[in-house]
Amino acid sequence: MAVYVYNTLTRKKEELAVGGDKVGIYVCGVTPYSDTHLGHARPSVVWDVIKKYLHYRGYQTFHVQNFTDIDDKIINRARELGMDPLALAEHYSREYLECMDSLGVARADRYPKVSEHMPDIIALIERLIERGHAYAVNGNVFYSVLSFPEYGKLSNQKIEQLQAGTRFEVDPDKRHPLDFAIWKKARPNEPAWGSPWGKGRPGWHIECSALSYKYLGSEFEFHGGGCDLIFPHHENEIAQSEGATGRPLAKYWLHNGMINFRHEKMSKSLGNIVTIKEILKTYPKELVRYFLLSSHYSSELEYHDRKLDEIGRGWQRLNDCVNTLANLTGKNEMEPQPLDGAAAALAAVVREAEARFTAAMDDDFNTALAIGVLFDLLHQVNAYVAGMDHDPSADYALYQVYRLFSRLAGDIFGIIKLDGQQAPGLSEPLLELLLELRTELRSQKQYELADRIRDRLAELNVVIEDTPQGPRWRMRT
RNA sequence: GGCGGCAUGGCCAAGUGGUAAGGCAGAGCUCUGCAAAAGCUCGAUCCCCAGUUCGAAUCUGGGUGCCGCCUCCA
Repeated sequence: MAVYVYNTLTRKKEELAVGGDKVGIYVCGVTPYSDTHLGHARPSVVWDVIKKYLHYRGYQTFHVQNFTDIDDKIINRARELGMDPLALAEHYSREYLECMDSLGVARADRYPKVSEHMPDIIALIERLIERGHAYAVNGNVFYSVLSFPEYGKLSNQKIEQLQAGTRFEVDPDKRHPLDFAIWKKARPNEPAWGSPWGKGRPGWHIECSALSYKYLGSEFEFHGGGCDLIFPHHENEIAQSEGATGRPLAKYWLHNGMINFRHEKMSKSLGNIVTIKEILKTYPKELVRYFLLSSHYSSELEYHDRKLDEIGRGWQRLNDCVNTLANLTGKNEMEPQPLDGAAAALAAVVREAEARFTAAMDDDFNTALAIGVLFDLLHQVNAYVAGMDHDPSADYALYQVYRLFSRLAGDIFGIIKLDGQQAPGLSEPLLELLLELRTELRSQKQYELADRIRDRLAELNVVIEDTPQGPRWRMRT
């Protein structure tokens, strides 16, 4: 089975074909001028999962994500704060990375910054001028959309139609109203760099063309970002990169849907953001990821204040199941063992679940369907555990389930806590001893004492459950 | 005005031609000293209209509503 992805460029699902030894991935990063919010977390978590899944499938990846650290918004914000724009950008770049770390997002291989790649950007602009795709006027350099016949191919628009929609007055220096600045002449009190056209700074779209080419070359596999970037940002990137090299920029364009809050796109300018720092004060990162993966990456996702509480119960069941498994089987490596009837059936269920999970993810990274598979597995495991009449510590089938959950829900999706098994200040043998004593007390109907042990352990986040097979414990997540 | 997307049970969400995954909430039951967890059982004909087809949530046409982009934005 191959991996299939929906390509915005062709508007079709296509089989993933990898050119080099690694899957090249370029995801448009953030403009670091304010706090990181849930809308920023979606592409990050989605691509984190895509990468981890590709690794699971045997691919290697090389992932680049830029920081647009020179931009009008940064300059304006820095002016308000009386700060140096680059210092402001540096601060929020760091904040962004901290947020991603705290969400369990693996770092990209490179996080290039615009301010550190001026020579690459200037070289690209020069090349575009040489090839007749750009022209300099009065210290500005504009990209000529008419020089690129395929302009509009990503967003499926024609230049004439776009022109009709132009809402703002056009710079008289432009040859065509849709031409866009790739180098902007410096204004007073702005960060500026020397260039063949005088002091200035890069336009918004040019850095992604320069940076993706520098670190990934041409025709790398994935180019990603929010669907709000399709036009003009990605359209312009294509015009720049393909205009300069004559080769395709990327093979597959993947766009994630927006997160809505109060029925509108969550964005700083609309003022309806929920920051990552804020949300992680109340909810664990695994639950945030569970939310982000609960629908397909390309769908819109509605957030509201009670959302994570509403979905928390199902998420909790996944965690409970894994924690129970961990305690039944131990977390250590277990040697393969022959399986009897029921255990053999469970082992078959495990294999089937993995196959279904893989099939779901192979089909355009359908995380929502894959989570459904995990719940089906959970269901069968719970039924098995409930009816279990032999020694669980030797149950290799349960161990297989635990391993599968750890890999799929833990390592790849990051939606369950795998490290929540340390009872603070309690060693496991001691805990077992307490449970033994409590069982003894219960058999003597000393319920007050038995309940006290349960209550006090609950204060330590150790949950005791009495089952027909004896008491079980797990850590509360 | 142009381009793109979406509309599935109370809520969330899979499903692109063959008869509606899964989760939450709700109801009943089982287990049980209590609690908790778990198990079992119960729910939709898929926005509307007209077509194509033996057969459509899935295809076509026409509506309606919502979202995104066309200005910075993940």
